[in-house]
Amino acid sequence: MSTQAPSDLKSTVNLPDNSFPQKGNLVQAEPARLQKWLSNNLYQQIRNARAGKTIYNLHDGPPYANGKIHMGTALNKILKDFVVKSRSMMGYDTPYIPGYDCHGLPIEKKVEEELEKAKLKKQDLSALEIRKRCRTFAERHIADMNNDFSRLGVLGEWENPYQTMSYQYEADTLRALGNFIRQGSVYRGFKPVHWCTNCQTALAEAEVTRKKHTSPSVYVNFPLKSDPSQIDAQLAGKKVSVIIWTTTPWTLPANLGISFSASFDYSAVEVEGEVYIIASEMLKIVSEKIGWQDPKVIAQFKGAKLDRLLAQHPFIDRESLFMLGDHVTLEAGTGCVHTAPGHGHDDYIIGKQYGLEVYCPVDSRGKFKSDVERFGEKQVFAANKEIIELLKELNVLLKHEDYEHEYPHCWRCSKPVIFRATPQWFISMDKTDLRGRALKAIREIKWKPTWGDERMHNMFADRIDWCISRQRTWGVPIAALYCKDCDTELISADLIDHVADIFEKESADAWYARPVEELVPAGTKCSNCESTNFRKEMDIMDVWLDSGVSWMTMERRGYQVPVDLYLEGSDQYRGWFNSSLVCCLEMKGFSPYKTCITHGYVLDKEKEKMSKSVGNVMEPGKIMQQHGADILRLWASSIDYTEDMSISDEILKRVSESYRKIRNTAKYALGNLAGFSPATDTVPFKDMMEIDRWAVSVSQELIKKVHKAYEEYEFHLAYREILGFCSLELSSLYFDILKDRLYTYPPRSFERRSAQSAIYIIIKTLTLLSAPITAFTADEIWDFLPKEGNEASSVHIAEFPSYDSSLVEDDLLTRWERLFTVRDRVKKALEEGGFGGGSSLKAKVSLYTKGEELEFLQGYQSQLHFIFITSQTEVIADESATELQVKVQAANGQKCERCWHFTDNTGADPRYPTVCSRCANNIIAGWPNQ
RNA sequence: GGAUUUGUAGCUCAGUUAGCUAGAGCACAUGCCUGAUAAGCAUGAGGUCAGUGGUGCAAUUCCGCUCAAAUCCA
Repeated sequence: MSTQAPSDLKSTVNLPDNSFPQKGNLVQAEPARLQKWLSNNLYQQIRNARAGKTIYNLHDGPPYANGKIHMGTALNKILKDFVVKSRSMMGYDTPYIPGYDCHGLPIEKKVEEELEKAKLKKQDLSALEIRKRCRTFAERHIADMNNDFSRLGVLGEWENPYQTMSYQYEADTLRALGNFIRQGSVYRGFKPVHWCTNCQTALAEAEVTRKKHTSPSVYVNFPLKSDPSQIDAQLAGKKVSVIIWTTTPWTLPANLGISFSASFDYSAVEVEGEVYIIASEMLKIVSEKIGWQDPKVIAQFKGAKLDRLLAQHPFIDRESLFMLGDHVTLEAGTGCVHTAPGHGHDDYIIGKQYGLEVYCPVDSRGKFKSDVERFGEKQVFAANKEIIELLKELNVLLKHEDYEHEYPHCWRCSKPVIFRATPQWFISMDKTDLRGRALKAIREIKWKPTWGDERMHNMFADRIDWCISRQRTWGVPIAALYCKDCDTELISADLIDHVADIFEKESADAWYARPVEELVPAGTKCSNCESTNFRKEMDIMDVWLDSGVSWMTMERRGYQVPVDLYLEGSDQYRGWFNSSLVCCLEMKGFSPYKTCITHGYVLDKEKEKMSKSVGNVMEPGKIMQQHGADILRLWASSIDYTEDMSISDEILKRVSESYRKIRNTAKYALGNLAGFSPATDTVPFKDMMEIDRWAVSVSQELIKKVHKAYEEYEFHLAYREILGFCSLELSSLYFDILKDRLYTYPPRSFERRSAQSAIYIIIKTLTLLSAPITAFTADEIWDFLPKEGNEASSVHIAEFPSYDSSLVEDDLLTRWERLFTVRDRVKKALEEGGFGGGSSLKAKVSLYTKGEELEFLQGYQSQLHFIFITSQTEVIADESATELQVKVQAANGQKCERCWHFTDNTGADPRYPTVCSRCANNIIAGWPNQ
């Protein structure tokens, strides 16, 4: 601001002056700023600035490296960045090493699709070639995703993320398996999987398509072997049997049990001298099917009564165990479910619970094994017919008909698949008491939201053993061997450590590239026959084991485990939180994370999930192009992420409006700091004018609240406080009241410097507090802030201001709270009197009151008209007033052309005939040459 | 079908141990200002607290059921 003689009155008014752009223009401005951050390596600068400080370690859960980022992954990364940036500004050293999950079926499938497009067949390529293509695919996507994440303003080691396919990571994943073996929790077992008898391979769920298929539907009698009087006295001495229903008669030779529901009602019905057990609710339908004339219910009981009784297998010398399970439904059948643990998922699970063998008499070609009575070497689908014949002969077949239903088929050869138990590697939940230890560890982890504790606890309580085998190519191989001579398996920690060392140098490709002799330590012999001829296990490990050991990379990089925080979507209770806990418990004996935060899902406007077919998908990339990262970040901060959250165009519009409010507040503050140099012009707090001290005091309260919000990861509370402060305390109160003083007092006057000193503290506070959220904008504001001399080059290197009690006057806060209540009353009266809003300077306000209130208001007599933004305000004693009376009338005198107040002294100074005395004095004081 | 959740104004959120007329910001309407200007100020109108039953003197709050939505599992 010049001290030259003003050419006109207007130039003596100190209007806001700063080049900070009103429009954010984020879409263009953010990439430029990001470029600056990256080329200056801002992340490293921040780390350097915090060197030696306590480390706060958020360990990144690796997103799958197979495509564009979506709202969920964007939200996740932004929330993590809020944590990292806010903890950093609290003074912690906050490393952030992003990671990528690289192995697994989705990538392998994409690669197969690419092969198909190129008219190549998977069978024509070696595993090595497939793996090479998978690796390239993952690399390509990691590069893209790195850019996408980085564009969101997330700072971290993007040039060096951890990858589950890096050589060392692959080696460590295998070593982790070695550790499980060393502890004794790994075993080889059987589990039913989808199996294509034509392709002779296991199929993943994603490789199965469901199509119409006609199967034989049969109702079969299983004679009760246990004493029927155990069920009900009425049944004593009767010939009782249980009716099961199945559409896969070929699984009957593998029947080991029958499942019931504990809570359903079952009936024993007598038909022509024989008694049958069936779910009561199914009685009518089944009677009609079978053609019973006059079924007589002779007993009724809950399914629970049948627990652990026995039936006789109709054509094999074997018992069939009665079990109780939740998988039993009344949608079809009899409520008595034929259970073959080797041929069905539910069957397998309940069989495990009841300790049944996973019996699978079917080989990889879909033929019964040769030792199966009557049906040896028969193809299972062909055997259906013979089995039905046999049942008929034995008089246990009650009904047989064709049944059309959806049945799984191989996606490749289109043939119907079967469920067949095959050998798999498992990690036992109980051999090393992983379950018990997990349940205990869960109680010690801090969960947000708090119900995570219970959810996780329940999951572990009934979790079955972890099947870690996958019959696929793209992953870390399970480095086990089989004796070529006697087929005995060999798996040992020593063998695995040996192979892992090779992986570390050559990647897990070595398993495929090298002959078995080069992978086996010298002198390895079969434990059974001492043979030295081996073949390799070709199963790979479940990718959850890959990511479950990601905390090892933190150790590799020199950080402590357990880390402070894992933060992922709520689907990860079953996923990463789960596998990480299991792996770390087994290897280190504790949870890898101290605190676990989950966020909900990003849904559409109606809180329904986004899907391409519905067309309600919001993509972060598009939002970047339309609004910019800070809008998305502000959105992420505005919502309570612990629940599912909505995003829509309307919501983004609202967020953009909030953004503009914050930005305009900053622009106003910066504009009014023109000519202010904090180092030389600052008025000490104690000397500031009272309302300035009030504003600074309130800003300290803000610090306290926002600090707490960040501390507790409640970002939406920080957002609310910041936005509310901008709207209420600043825009409509303080800044509005301040205009007169800032604009009309001399540039270097105490009055103006007092206000500027307060504004400087406030805007700096606000900028720092909002930096974790609006990362780009806060840094931009930082650039425009007047410098004291020793500022950090970026707001993200700076630390939060701490609550400073020497900048707070409690009693003053109370007094001004009261003044603003009066102000509300006055504003209402002004509105009613026709002086609302921007016309309040045309008014004069009279306040009538008595007693203590009179005294209080009289104490502020000289300031009241500034607080109310009126030209005049008088406080009048009125003993009859029961409460404060506000009267409004037109202001006295003439309008001052400069400050727009109406005064009796406008024109009093002949040098300035259109100006009030106050302004005349201010012009003379501010521009002495005049 | 099971585990874990959610439902307060058009939008995003508060609402403490059950206790005054259920609050805030934004949006909206109306008016003002034109010295924060694709800004600013003021006033106002918006709610069957998803529905329903119960326990309390008293329920948005506690309990049951129903409806709708989400995640994981089956």
